[in-house]
Parts: sequence; structure tokens; C-alpha cells
Amino acid sequence: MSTDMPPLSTEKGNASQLPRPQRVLACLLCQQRKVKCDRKYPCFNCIKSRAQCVPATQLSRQRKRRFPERELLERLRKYEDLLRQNNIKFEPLHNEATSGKFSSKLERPYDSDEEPPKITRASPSSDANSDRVYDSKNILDVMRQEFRDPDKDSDSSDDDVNAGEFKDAWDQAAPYTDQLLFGSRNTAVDISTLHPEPVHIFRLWQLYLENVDPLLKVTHTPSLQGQVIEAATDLSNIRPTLEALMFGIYCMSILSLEVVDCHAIFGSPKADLLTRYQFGCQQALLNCKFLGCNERDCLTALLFYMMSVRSSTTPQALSSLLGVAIRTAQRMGLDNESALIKCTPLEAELRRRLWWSLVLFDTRISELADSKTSTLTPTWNCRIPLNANDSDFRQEMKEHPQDLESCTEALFVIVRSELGNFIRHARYHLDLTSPALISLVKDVHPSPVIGGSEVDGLESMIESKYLSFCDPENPLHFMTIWTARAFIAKCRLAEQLSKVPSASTPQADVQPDFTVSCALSMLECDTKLLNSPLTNRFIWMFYLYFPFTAYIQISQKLKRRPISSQAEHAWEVMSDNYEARFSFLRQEGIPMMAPFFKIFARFVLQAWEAREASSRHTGELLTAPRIVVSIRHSMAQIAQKTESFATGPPDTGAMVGVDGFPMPTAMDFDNHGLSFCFGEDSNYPAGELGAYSNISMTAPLDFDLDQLDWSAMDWSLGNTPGSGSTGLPLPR
DNA sequence: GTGCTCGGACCTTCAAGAAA
DNA sequence: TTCTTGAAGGTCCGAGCACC
Repeated sequence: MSTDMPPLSTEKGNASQLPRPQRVLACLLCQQRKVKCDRKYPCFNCIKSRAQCVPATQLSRQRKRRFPERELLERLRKYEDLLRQNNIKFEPLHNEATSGKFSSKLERPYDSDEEPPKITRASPSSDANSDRVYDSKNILDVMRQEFRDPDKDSDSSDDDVNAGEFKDAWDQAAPYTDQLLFGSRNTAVDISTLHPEPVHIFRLWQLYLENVDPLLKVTHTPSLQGQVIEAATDLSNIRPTLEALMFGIYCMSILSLEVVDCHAIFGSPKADLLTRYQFGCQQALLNCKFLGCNERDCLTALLFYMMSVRSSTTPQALSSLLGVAIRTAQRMGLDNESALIKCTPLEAELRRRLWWSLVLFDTRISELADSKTSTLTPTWNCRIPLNANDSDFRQEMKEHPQDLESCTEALFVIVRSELGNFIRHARYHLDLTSPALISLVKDVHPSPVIGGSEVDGLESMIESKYLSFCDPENPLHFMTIWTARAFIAKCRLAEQLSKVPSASTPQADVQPDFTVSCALSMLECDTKLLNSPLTNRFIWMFYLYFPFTAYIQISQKLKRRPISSQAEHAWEVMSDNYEARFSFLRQEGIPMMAPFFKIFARFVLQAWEAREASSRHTGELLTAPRIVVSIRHSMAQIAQKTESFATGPPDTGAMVGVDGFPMPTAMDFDNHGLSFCFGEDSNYPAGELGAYSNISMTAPLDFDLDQLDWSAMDWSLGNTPGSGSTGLPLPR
């Protein structure tokens, strides 16, 4: 380190009292050029070369386990022993008396020049889901076996039927297949012109590392970083799949930014940049021939593209596109351990992470699209990714790294996969979605209490295996803790609701108070996540999840029993969550979706009206909760806005209420608004409940879907809620 | 002569593990 | 609890090369 570095206090007393000064790093350009940086912004070199000076951010240090000394000495002993056995002279560190531990070949571990033992089940976390190997047969392989000449031991034969040859033949016969999606290109598009300037590429990469990668982990950033930097130096000569991935990364980085920040950093509106990079990603995917491409980078780019267009398309359309991605992943063997085992440990791990990301995203979107097809079933056997850091993986390694029993940078992804894995094996989930698959059910996480629920087992495992190691001050850990707990509350709610087979059946096992407690827990966890400054970087993920189910559950209970022991607390919890959720909108300056807001408002206001009616009988004076005051105000604004539109030209600006909440406007709906405000759960009120459409909420929960006049809604505004999501058991 | 790239020596940081 | 160690991140010198 040069002497230019700011001095750090070495006095222990001072060090504990004074905050350590922030280390100033050389700017990105100087780092890249390996030249001295004066660490002023802009720095001398950037001024000189008229480049934009971008401060570098410190990478989190991922430490590797030390090579244990004892193990090192044992190895040395072993090699000395081998030298002795072969009569080779050497200067021994150990005398003969102490050597000989590994004198027999049978006793010793594998020799260094031998192939290390193949690891077939590297992870303890794989226990739950990898014991079945569903290794399907390829008809061409079977034929090859059938007609193989027994005198030839080679795999290749002139008579062989080669699947690769077939693919080449198809490629030649139908060269324009990829234009099935993303349209045809009448004029050549030079996508190198769509890239941002190099300095912005580095900024986008940093944003990706900070905001997106921790929640998805579908790229190996240590090895990808070099490729991105290299690509940034020559934009006209990038490998097609890498270029697609880079555009995917741009899309996700921009998506993760708030509107104001995006403008401040890149000097362009967020929507413009998203459109530009999504178009670039489409073109780059076309260049990869993505519909037939078997490269992971290409599929990852497609995932990023789909995630970034989520808020500007319908779940039905996105679900269809996801079908393409899932089928591609299956063709590549991402869902199958017997195919994954043939890859290097790093490649196999990235493929597992990509598969889980695709499945969880697909499941969410399928629910919104009212699709009865669920990918979250026990019919595939890709195991949960390893709990390991990126730095534990190297491209050339042959052995899987250790599955750590501590918090790694993949924590969020691992916990999310564990939760998804629970769902796909949960009896109540399969009973509702795919009853034919119940025979495949096994107790993934048996309850710690005899006769306890499936969710008890899940909670116990998640808390002890992951959350007990978490540091609540760490943003990723905080995110994981409260996301997992919110999800578990959702599972409990779903499990209770699944006990109600139909409207005509009495609610024998369902405990309304317990379901409301679950719903309140969901809201409390959600509020914690939204209100914490630790999760600012991950807000883009919250947009996916609006706890609509919880609001419905609580509102219906309050409407039925306006005065109860839970009532006061419930109004407080809802008010807190409403403020936390809707303050996003104020920050983003994005108008809400009035039709969705009206539905949401109706549920809440009906519950409060029931409370007011009961107080009229008793003469009690009531103070309306914050959520009711704000909703009523917003509804008045909507009515006023609609009226003024009927008599004059529309005002396209978002309205802001006197209470500080942004007001829904009837006309200027923005597709993003739905996501920011209600997330995909806003599609709930469609009369059906997505994957759980056979749950009857009517009788036991007094939930009357007929109260909603769906035909009166204008569903043509981007997000078509002809579908339902209960917001029930989906991993966040 | 100027500017750029990049190998690699050197420095700093800080968590793991040992020692007290 | 403190100390030691060493892995990993970070810095930038200087050789080599391209270009004007």
C-alpha cells in the first residue's frame, strides 16, 4: 500500500472510540490502468484523459479457510513415505519412526496426481432432495446401445445416431428460428452502439454487485468481472453470449435503482435506459440464437431480461416466455443431477442456482397468470445450491467446496431454495396443486413435535441451520431473516386454508384467529423489511411481493368481528405496513394504479365501516386508524381526478395527497406503478386464486369475491388481472 | 516523446487459529 | 482475550509497446 493512503490509527484505545476513516480507493480507471491515482475526484489522470472519474467501492473480503498445519504435515509425511518406499534419497523432516502412517495404499487418501474421488453428493443440504435420481433415457442413446458393434470399443461409429448432427441439420434447415420471438430484423442492428460508455459499464457492474447479485447469485462474479472489464475495452468484439449477459446485467442494475438515483448517476431517465438495454438484450439474445443455445450465460441473460420486463408486461405473456426458458433449462439438464455431475463443480453450481432462480420466478409468475402448471413439483432432482462463497469456487477446481454451516454470501439464495424445496414436497401444496404427485411426497423437514405441522419442521430447520448464524446488522442477513419469517408465516396461513376443501364443508380444523395471527406476522415482517435502511439496495425485490393476502385475511376478520382482542393491534399493524409500502411511491414519484387501489381500499374500508356500525349502537366515539384516513383521502382524490378528466384535459402528473401519500390517478397509470405499489399480488382479485384456486375462502373466512365487480375494471392497462395470486406460499 | 498496458513486487487489512 | 499468521484485496513501479 502506498504512503498516500490515509493513516489509520494504530492505538487500540483510539481505534475503539474513533470511527475508522473510510478507506479511499484509487478510482476505477486508475485501478484498471494500474497507475497512481491521487484519490481526488476527479483525479489527475481522469482530468488529463478527460474521462469520468468513478470512485471504486471496496469488495467484501471473502476469506479462505487456512490450510490446516496438521494436514500439511501429514501430507508431507505421506510424501516422505513414498520417497522412502521408492528408495529415493532426500532430507527427511520426519524420521522413520514417526512416518509410515500412510504406508499402505489402501489407507492413504488419493495421491496428488490421481484424479480426486468423484463427489456425487457434495452437500448435506442435498439430502432432502437428491436421493431420487430421475435419469431419463435418450431414445438415440438407447438405439446406439442396441446396435453397437460389440467388436468396437469406441463410442463413435459410422452407424451411430448423433443428436448433435440432428441439431446441426435443423439449424441449416431453419436458420431464422430465433425470430419466433423478438421479431425479425429487417435492418442490421449494431448493438455495440447500445452499450453505455465504459465508465458507465463499470458503474453498472458495481450496482449489479451491490444490488442484484447478492439476491440471485446466478453469476460467478470473480471470474465474470475480468470478462466484463475486458469487454468494456473493445465493445465491438464481445462474445455473443457474454454480450447478452452484459445487457442483462445493465437491465437488472437499472431496475434496481430508484428513479432519482438513476438520473443522478447516468443523466438519463430510468425508463429510457431500461428500454434501451432491454432492446440491446433482445438483439444480443438473437445474436446468440438463444432458442437453440445451450450456454448458461445466454439463459442467464434471458432470465435477467424477463425479470427486468416483468413490470411492463402481463403475467400471462411472461409466463409463456418463462416456459421457453424452463424448457431450454431442461434441455441443458439444469434440472437433473445426473447431467449436472458431468460439469465442473463451478459450472454445475451456477446451473443449479440458475435453475432455482428460474423455477422460483416461474412459479410466482405462473400463479399470477392463473396457470395450473407448476414447476415447483417433486418431479425433478436438482439439489439445493451449496452454501458457499464465490471465492470458494475456481474455474479449474475438480472438487466441490465444502458446504459451510455458516453465513455465506449465497445465504439469501440458499434459504430461498430451501423454502422452495419445502413447498415442492409439502403435502398441502401438492394436495392443492398436483394431487397425482402426492405419492412422491416425503418428509423433507419433519416437525420437531409429534403431530406437528409440516411448517413447524421447516421453521425449526431454517432458524437453527441458517438464521441463528445471522447478524441482523448485515443487510443481506437482515433481508434473509425477515424474508424467511414472512414466508413461513405465509406457509402457515396456506396450510390452514388448505384444510378447507370446499365452501360447503364446515371449518373443522381452521382457526380464524390463528390465520389472522399468521397474516399479521406477514405484515409485521414486511414492515420491518421496508422500514429498515439496511434493505435500500434490495427494494427492487420487494416490488414483487405485496402482502395482499394478509390484508384480505385481516380485513375479512375485522369485518366479521369488528370488536375483538386482535382488532386494535390489527389496525395498527396494517397502518404501519401501509405507510411503509406507500412511502416507496412518494420516493419514486410513481403514480399508483387506481383500479387496484380501489380494490385494496374496498377491503379495508368495509372492515372499518363494520367497526363504525357497531360503535353507533354503543355510542362509542371512534378515531379512524391512519390507514383508513389515508385511503379515504386518496379515494376522494381519485374521484376528483376522474371528474376533472371528464370535463377537461387529463393532467398526467401524479397527485400527492395532503398526508404525503401519492395519490392514485385514474388516467396516468404506469405499468411500473402496479409493481411498486401492489407487486404481483395486486392481481389477486380475479375471482380465482391462481395455483390455489381450489381453496374455498368463502365460508370459513367470510370472504365474498362476488363483492368485487371485475367486469367494471379496466384491465387493459398492462397488468391484466384475469388471474389470481393469493400471495400464498411463494418464496420471496 | 507521449501515452497506454500489464506483470508482478510490495503493502494493508483482517479473520482464522493458536497461545496465554 | 490477545497475539500471530497468512490469504486476499489493493497499489503502482517500470518495462515494453504503439503511435504520432
